Amino acid sequence: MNLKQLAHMLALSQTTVSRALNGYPEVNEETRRRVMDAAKRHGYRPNPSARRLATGKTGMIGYVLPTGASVDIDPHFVEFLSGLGDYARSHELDLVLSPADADDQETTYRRIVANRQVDAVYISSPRPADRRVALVNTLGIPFIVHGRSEGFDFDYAFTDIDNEGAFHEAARLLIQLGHRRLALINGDDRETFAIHRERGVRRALAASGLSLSERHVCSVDMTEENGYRATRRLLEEGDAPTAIACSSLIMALGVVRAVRDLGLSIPGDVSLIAHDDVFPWLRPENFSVPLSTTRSSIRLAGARVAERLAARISGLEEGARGEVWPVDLVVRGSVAGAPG
Amino acid sequence: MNLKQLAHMLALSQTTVSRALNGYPEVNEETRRRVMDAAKRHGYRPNPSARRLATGKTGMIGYVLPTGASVDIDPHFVEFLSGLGDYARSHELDLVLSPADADDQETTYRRIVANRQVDAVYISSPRPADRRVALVNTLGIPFIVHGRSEGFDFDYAFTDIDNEGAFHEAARLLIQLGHRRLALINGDDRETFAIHRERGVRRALAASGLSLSERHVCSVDMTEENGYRATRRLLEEGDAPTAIACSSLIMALGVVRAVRDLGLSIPGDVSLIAHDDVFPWLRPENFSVPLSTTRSSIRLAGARVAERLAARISGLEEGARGEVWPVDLVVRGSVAGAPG
DNA sequence: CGAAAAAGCCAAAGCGCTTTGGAAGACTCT
DNA sequence: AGAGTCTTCCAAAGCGCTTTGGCTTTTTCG
Repeated sequence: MNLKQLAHMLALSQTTVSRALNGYPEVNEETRRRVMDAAKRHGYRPNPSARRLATGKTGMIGYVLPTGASVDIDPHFVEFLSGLGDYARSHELDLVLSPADADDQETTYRRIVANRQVDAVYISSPRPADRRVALVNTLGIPFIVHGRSEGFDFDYAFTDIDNEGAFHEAARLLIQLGHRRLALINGDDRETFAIHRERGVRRALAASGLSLSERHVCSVDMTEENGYRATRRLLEEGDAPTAIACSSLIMALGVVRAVRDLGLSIPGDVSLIAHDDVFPWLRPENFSVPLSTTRSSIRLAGARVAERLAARISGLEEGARGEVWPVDLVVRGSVAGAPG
Repeated sequence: MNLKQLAHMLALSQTTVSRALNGYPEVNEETRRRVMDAAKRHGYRPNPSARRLATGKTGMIGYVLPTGASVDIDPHFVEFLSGLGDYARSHELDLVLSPADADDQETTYRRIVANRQVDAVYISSPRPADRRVALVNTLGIPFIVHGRSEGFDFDYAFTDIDNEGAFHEAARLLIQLGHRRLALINGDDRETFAIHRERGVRRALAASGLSLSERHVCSVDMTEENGYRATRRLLEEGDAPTAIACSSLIMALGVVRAVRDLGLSIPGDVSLIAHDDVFPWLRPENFSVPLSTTRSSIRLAGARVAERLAARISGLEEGARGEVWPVDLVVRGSVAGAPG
């Protein structure tokens, strides 16, 4: 059942039927009702391929997926996707993942924009002065950044959490508990979120006349193993920290294992706070010692990004508004006063 | 730059240019070269929207993503996606995720097929007599099942691993080590993979005249917490098992924590073997006691599924061939002879 | 009441590609 | 040389929708 048939069946022109269906004003209300009815009754659905050829609109949002034999997709991605998908579903939006060589994403961005394959895109895990953001901005396709980039001569729309504030609060708590030597086990510090977290910790320390030793901050891919290694190194050196802030729950698994392997205890010898993106399959309250966390649901962020993308596509949202979500500090058993 | 302009520029018809570009035989080789040259030089790329309207081909593969507030996307998904994306990239295939109400995926499948939104789809985590498989089969779109369904009156194409064989081998090893009471902490046993794994364990036990007590098998969502709970329950009851087979590394985290909480040790009191899908961020050799595993890279499976989908789209693969990959049994420190 | 404005509808021209059904010229064969 | 066969190209008809421009008919209003 296509438009032509439907129009013929109603003894109307395609024009009128099309307009009736798409809510244009120049059609009699009664006619519109007749058309709507018939469309529903016959299960008419406009062919999206035809529509997109005519309008350029696709009803899809895009994401360029960096791939490669040595490129790992972050497990956070799936949780973000849950939220995004949950919202997108209610708006009949599909998500198209365009795999790209991790070292050359530009080609793919250009392709999906030139081909009008999607109505909008989002960008995640941005770095300062991220080239993707600059590119997409000049290409002129609607977009939202999940996270923040910095150092452009233009503004853009983003949804981010207050990473700096979160880690500032976490560090402040530890300092209040008497800790003087903090360590930070961070994610990839070429990414903005990691930079902001480090900044938060440093600011809290500075406020108390303390500082973050270079040896006490490390930046690694957020795997269990790297959490373990970093912790071993930190705790086996002289001048070991008495408290650790950690950028992910997965790394925290490694931290806990390392502490235990060294015959130390949490929070007796070391206090620990980790960032929790809220995975259903790994929860801080279920660690052997319940973990204190800075908590922010990445799933909600996914839903919000989808919502904003949808708003931008339909013209309801404009401008370069950035939004920053506060982060909860949830105190559990893994923090205590500094030893000694 | 569109076809019309290019044709005009070459003083040829659109027909000829189109055919030259698409490798049809009825065009002079020299003409073809001229066309190819000009196309390359002017960076001509056929408009995909137009092409798909004309041909119905989209260059995309589809996946219906079950969503909902209480629906969690499995973290395995992201690793599968890595492999899929890695292959798809090399073939300029995009992946479109169509979010669907988890309780009504049929509508979405029908939509994407009726609208010709994708050239092929894949289905994951199938159950016996999975309705999605039956549906997609009748809808007539090319598809591959990742995993296996059962109980149809038709054959279909799938790529699966030998779950039964893997858990059979694992159980056999434990039995050889003198264990008599095995437990299985399984995933959702409405899914085929879980059924097969249980079958494997039972078969191994039966071969030695043993059996799997109903109290020693449980089926849960594969979270850390559920692994912990199941293990507590198993070990605190009388007649506790001396060996556990576990369907995921994430649950194994909980198993290890529970064993420790109970003051027991691995492998002294309990032997443990888990299935490892090979995540980059959580590796069995890094468990406090290195974990024995049945190992199969879900990432490779993703790449293989993409490869087969591509082959089906281009007509290189036909028929209902199913393939079953063997699974490695990797023995590490978490297994030992039965206590006593 | 008659002119101007508004409402309601339609035919046809795109959107940019593929594919059908020829047609013209080159080539073979008797 | 004429009939038949290839080879090589083209005009035009889709694919199914939106949108432009225009044409009637109805309504408004001095």
